[in-house]
Amino acid sequence: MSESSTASRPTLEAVAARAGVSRATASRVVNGGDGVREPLVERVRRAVEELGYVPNQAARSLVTRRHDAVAVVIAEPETRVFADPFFALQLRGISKELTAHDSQLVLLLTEGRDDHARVGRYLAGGHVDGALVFSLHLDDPLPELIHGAGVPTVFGGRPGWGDGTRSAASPVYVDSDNRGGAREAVRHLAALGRTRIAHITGALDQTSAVDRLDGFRDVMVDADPRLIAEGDFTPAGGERAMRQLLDGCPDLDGVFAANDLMASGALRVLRERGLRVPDDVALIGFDDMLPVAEQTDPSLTTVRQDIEEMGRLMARLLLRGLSAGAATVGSAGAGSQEGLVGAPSSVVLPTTLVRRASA
Amino acid sequence: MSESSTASRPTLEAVAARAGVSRATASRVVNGGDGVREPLVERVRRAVEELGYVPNQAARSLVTRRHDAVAVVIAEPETRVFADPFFALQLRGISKELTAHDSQLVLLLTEGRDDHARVGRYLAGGHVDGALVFSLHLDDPLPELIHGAGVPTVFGGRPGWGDGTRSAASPVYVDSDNRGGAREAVRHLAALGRTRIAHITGALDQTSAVDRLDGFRDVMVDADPRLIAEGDFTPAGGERAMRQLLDGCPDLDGVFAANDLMASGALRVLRERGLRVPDDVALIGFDDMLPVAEQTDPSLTTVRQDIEEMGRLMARLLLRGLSAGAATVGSAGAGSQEGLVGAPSSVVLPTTLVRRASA
DNA sequence: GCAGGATCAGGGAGCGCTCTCAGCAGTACG
DNA sequence: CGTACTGCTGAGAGCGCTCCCTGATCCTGC
Repeated sequence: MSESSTASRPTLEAVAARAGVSRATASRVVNGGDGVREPLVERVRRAVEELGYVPNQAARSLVTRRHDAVAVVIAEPETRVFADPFFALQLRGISKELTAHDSQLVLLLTEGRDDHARVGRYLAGGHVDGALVFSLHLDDPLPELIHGAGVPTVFGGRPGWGDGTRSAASPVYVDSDNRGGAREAVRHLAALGRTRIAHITGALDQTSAVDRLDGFRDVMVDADPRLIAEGDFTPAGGERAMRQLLDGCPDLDGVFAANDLMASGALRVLRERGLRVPDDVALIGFDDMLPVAEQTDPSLTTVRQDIEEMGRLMARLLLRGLSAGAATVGSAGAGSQEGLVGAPSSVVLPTTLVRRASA
Repeated sequence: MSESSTASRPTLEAVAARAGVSRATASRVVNGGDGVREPLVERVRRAVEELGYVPNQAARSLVTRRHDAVAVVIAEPETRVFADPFFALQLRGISKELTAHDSQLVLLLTEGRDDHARVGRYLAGGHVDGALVFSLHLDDPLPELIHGAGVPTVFGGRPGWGDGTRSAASPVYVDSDNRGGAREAVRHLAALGRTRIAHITGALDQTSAVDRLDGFRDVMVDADPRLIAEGDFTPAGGERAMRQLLDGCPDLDGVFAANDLMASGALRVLRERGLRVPDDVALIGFDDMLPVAEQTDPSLTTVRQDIEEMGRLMARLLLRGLSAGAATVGSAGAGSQEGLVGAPSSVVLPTTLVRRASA
């Protein structure tokens, strides 16, 4: 029979009564206190304190049409994705930023196609002020749905459909400099004196994989096609690709894998074939996924991206867009994609090469 | 200027008008349609469809005092915790279950002590119907705060303060059978003919670590104290503990580490000292943390817990308690801890030994 | 010392929904 | 054929809050 149950939660009315002011004045104080004289502010503050008043968010939302909540949509077709700390870190960054702005984080995990409709409905339902979306695959229907829902959105990772390809205004996104990071990795291998450098790509329906491949090509301008093998971001895929590479080109002396997981698979194959790393073959991964990169033997040289910062930035961009939109469009017209007009556009974060033992 | 912005979202009123019924009837249909004759139900359904009506959750919550939302609180003092897929999987399980019951998942990540107060305030604010809490440390103030907030809660992992130690009713929680899993691991080592079996504990301010240690002791009833070394669930801690164990007892032939991360550290030390695994020393971990357990060389024999199922169960328990509470206490009195009276109590899930190469 | 302007408090409407309660069918029975 | 009863439907009252707008208060300038 806790006191905080229904019957006893104080309302603004109660606070006003106790402070001897009107509901309106109490409301002003609770929402910042502008335009209320100091002594009254003080009295209301004390009443709030004494009563343990907490505003009823539902009542507030009903009239303001703001929710102080942001949806985070993680489309997750593969279990693999979730098995790495990527999203956890990103969530952390997002959470920090939202918390600092008194917004809540509503997590929407999708499981297969049917779920997309559910998410679309939820977003369209106007339950949140905006959405942060991780769109992983080129053919993902999610962006379309979200655009249809008319919710201000920031994407994590460059959406597959590029900029302006569709009728929609170009999307706002936060991404790592995948291409630049890849370039740096390959250049590092070259600087080590390696000349026959191979690349194990990620799943090429994801922009990150495509961008890393592009980065590889930037440096290895006319690479032998046999030096490129398509992987899928999994360790098994890395093994497969490594075998294929070695079969096609046994004398390769450097490998850049599009993520650490594949690098670890590649490492096993290299060892299995009696090749020493980094002596015979230098190996570089991507992500700096700690439990993997640090635990391999030899430890993995890799390209680090600041994942938590990406999350934080996504949230910041969204919130900024939200308030900018509100200021521009006016309180009555907020909520549409136009809410992001005038807001800063996409951000690409730099990567850093982390040198360990494998290259 | 998307159509879904403020002005145009249809209200129940609009649906009712279009269907030629009253708001009340429309509401009944939207909420299940009991007690409304079929032709009217049909008409309302069509109107909803045509108008693309989505109920305004804020307005609904305002009167029902339900939110169809559950908070998930993850206290996370250490980065380590987040670096493993544990929470991700648990979240997935939770999400699935909540989705099936049309509830939303509000994620609350805490960062340091100050954040606890924030979480307490939020929970007490009555923004959610219940909470799922991961309380990791014995001295965590969170459970106290949550009890104070009077929100129905299910814990992930046995809370440190045991059952009934505090004045609170014994908490509802979902946990793995840490003790039983540990026993099975140690028995497996014994069955392999190992007699000098050591244990690397986890951070002993966490119940999972304590329980695993207890399981070890259950089998190794009078183990030499030198065969137990305290770790901290990190690879580095595993290395340290392994060194300590080997120094104190160079002829040990089996090691049970309280998690896979520490096992991987131990593995490195064993190799470094020229000991073969599993020939000289058999090694078992805990968690079956795939990116680690499968990638080590040799791959790790370990104790698997069904993490996703844990999450699902937590959510199920909470939701069941919520509806049970509502039925018992009546719609006016829900929301207090009593909401869980009569609900099923804690659940401990079985673990399974996964045999790989290390033991 | 008083009008005029600025500033600030309060009354009241209404956000969209649920739910109680009264009322009106339709049916069965006297 | 009238009455009682069951079963649906609709009118209306708020849930707690914000915000517009009116009215009161205070200060400034002449």
